[in-house]
Amino acid sequence: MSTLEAEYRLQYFEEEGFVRKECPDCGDFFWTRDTDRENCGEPPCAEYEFIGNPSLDEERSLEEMREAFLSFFEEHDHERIEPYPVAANRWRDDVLLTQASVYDFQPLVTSGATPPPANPLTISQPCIRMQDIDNVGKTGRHTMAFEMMAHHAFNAREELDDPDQYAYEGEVYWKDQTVEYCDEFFEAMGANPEEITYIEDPWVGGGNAGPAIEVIYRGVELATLVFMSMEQDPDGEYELKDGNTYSKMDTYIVDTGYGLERWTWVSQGTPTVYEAIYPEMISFLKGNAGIDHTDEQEELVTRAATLAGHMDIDEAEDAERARGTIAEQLGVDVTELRELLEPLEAIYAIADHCRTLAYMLGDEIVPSNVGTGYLARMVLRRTKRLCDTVGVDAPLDELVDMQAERLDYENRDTIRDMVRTELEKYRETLERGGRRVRQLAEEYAERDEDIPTEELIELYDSHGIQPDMVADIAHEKGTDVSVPDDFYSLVAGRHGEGDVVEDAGEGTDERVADLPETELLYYDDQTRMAFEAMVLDTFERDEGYDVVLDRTLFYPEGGGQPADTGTLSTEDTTVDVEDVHREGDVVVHHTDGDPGTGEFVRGQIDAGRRRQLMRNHTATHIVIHAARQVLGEHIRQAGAQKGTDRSRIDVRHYDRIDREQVREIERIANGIVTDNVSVGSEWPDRHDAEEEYGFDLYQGGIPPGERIRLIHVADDVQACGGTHVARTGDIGAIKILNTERVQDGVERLSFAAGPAAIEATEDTEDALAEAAATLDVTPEEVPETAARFFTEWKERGKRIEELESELAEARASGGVEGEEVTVGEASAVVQRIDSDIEELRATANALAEGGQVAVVASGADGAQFVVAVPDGVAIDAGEVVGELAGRVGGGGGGPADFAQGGGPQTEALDEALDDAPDVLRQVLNA
RNA sequence: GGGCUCGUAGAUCAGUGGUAGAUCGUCUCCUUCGCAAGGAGAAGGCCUCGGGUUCGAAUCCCGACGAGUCCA
Repeated sequence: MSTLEAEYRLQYFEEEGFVRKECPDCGDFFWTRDTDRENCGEPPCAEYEFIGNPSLDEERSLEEMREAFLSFFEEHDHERIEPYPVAANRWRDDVLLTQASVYDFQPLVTSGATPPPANPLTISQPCIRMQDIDNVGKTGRHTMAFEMMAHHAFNAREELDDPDQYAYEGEVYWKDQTVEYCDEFFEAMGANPEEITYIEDPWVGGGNAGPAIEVIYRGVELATLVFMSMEQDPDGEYELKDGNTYSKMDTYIVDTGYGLERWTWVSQGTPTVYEAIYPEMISFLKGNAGIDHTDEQEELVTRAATLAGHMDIDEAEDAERARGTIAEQLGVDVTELRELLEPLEAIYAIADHCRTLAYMLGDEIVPSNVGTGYLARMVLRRTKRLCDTVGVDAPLDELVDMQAERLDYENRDTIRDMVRTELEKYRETLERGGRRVRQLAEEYAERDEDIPTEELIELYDSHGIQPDMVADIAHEKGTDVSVPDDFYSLVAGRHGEGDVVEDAGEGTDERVADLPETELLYYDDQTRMAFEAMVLDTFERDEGYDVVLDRTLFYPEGGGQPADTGTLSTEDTTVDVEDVHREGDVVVHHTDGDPGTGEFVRGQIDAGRRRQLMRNHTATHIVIHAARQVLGEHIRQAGAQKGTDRSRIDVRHYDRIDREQVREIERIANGIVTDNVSVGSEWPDRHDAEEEYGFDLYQGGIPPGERIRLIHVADDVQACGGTHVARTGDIGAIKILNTERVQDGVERLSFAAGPAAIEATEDTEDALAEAAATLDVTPEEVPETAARFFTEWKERGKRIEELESELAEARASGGVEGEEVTVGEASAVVQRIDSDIEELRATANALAEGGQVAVVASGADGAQFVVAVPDGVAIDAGEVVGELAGRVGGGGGGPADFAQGGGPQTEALDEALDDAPDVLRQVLNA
């Protein structure tokens, strides 16, 4: 088993006179030019030395530092690449946010399936690390939003049997050159090379691994150089720190990371990183919150921050713990220090969170309750709370806009709109929550109890109410609540263990994988519906057969477009093609019979179905394009399913789509149809396409490969592998059938295209015509008439009620038709009225008000009884009903003064009523 | 993608199987020069929808639709 030690013995280190040392404190090995150096230089083994001591040749702003880095690497033969979105789930489904520059190139470039946009390249990639959210502002050094500056090189081994299997070939540069670049950049920035240490720190992550080097300067890690070159392999020869074994890969990648914020900070030597990177915003926020320190306080803050800078503070708790020590060293009271610092910490966090939001919303993440949208919502609400606590009253949309402006986003109006919409939602949640908590608090206060933890968890988990808000309201109402320390883990406990669902994975048939790539004919001429091919192989399956041809016109399921169906015919037999899918580069046709390996077949596609799918597919592009114009530039596809009679697309949007907007989308979409423009396709180089059209190309996921297929419909361009009509007029018509909110922030548009659109309209018209016929009015008059009928129907209901009570009173006061009996002191009426339950109740009530016990019954709808007992008569109505209802095969009950019941045996009703007086007497005596 | 909560009068919400309620708002009347306030009264409900269980469902069960919230 090898270790990685040899991997670090670089020729560059030797030539430059570096020595390898072991840090006596942490045991790490590191390389340095300074032979006298003892420790590795990284906290906790060493302290920050740059605070109050700008450590590069000039102080640089964030923008200047970024430019310095990128242009340095440009001068050293790297191509500068535009940053990718922070929403990494645009191109990969295993993560939500971009957390490092290498995320941009995973998994397609790192695996070698797709060439990098340039090689080597340099980039400054905006990243968001939510896991640091609690530390922001408090530690003086953490930010949630940051830019990772990097240079990358993608290499493939030269001695491979088949070098073409990877999208890049040969070695660009590797470890020596990487360290040399790093060294040179430090020097170019004016750092003293003697003070740099290179710590050996092997990297492991996400199934890959490799040697890596942390680069430390004056106590702070300014760069990490990762040499990704291994993959997890049970038989691998390297055992790494995660306990797994790894072996070398065919590709090996230089993955570096230089923290823009840290470099800026070190160049300025400010007490905290925030003051170096957001100076304007921080002074604005201070002013807005009315924080106005005396010179004395100002100095105290600076000295405290400087002391904190010298400590190993990696978590918010460390900062809290360090506070006591710092207060002691400054000779001030710890409470006083806290009161001075906490508002500042909030302000630092607000500045950082606003930048995070600018990145997120600027990259068109729509706040919602799922995915990245939820993360955006969380950050926004947290920022709002911070503003409220510290007394910042500037509108949040303006604060976010300040950062968006600085970051040069073009969609600033949409960003502000999203912030405002989201704040309004939050306000409503708080209002709703406040009411709920107040009520709850009053209940507990009345009972003189504290609000239990269980309620607290329920309030947070189901209603989004923070425990401290509950505590505040509880105090107002005179009760108490204690928030347990492990509150959030209790909440997590409620959600159970996150079951990781293992993908069953059909386990690709190796025999299929070994077959040659299928030639795809469906792109050449999309109107062709028949072809000839040779059967390369057939496989018998549980149901039917899988057939592989040398070439095919059948479209395999993909990109939301269902597979074609049709037939394969030889001279002897014809089999039905039921399903078609891709396995790698091979297209597999699932059939109901075996055409015979080696046979020539004639393939025929179900042309009607295919044409309808093509109409729907092109229509999908048009509808998204139209929705974008109506709802805004942030609209993008969150999923799509094309069908033959109807299709649907899910789009990200922060509001419901109203009727007016639907009509407008439909109008624009059909405008494109009637313009009858041609639908173009091309296969450009992917990086050229990305440069020209941006990531908005990838509405339906990112395809692999050096070239991608673009579909142009009017002004709309999308990367798409589906089949399309030749001209938009071929679609015929587009009809939006309905919209629904499938999740918060995701709207689903269902629509029909071509003949199906006409049919859908016809169906609606039929329904309307039918309703019109029933009402005997013209279709135009239906709404008005329906409204009138509804009102009249309600009025009649009320009139009937009135009449029923009048009738009941008349019955009670006037000639009693039923049998009148005496039960003890009281008189009772037993009466059969065949009418509905409402009337029975009214009659019984009226009789009881007249001082009589009422037993009324109906046989109109099964056998039903109502028994009413006036005040002061000791008969339990519920018991009477129970007894009587039993005699008709049912049951009943109710309060002592008014009960009802019944049963199915109508024929036994009269007999039961005959027994009623006896039953009353029995119950009275009981 | 998963968990939880909710849907009753214009608004906010009670109502845990037995006659649909409260508060605010609205309207009418009284009081007032007028307004605010006060007093008396009234109107206002397909209890989201569709199934099921039951003699009986706002209430229990299933489904749909709508909303909220927490997590990955």
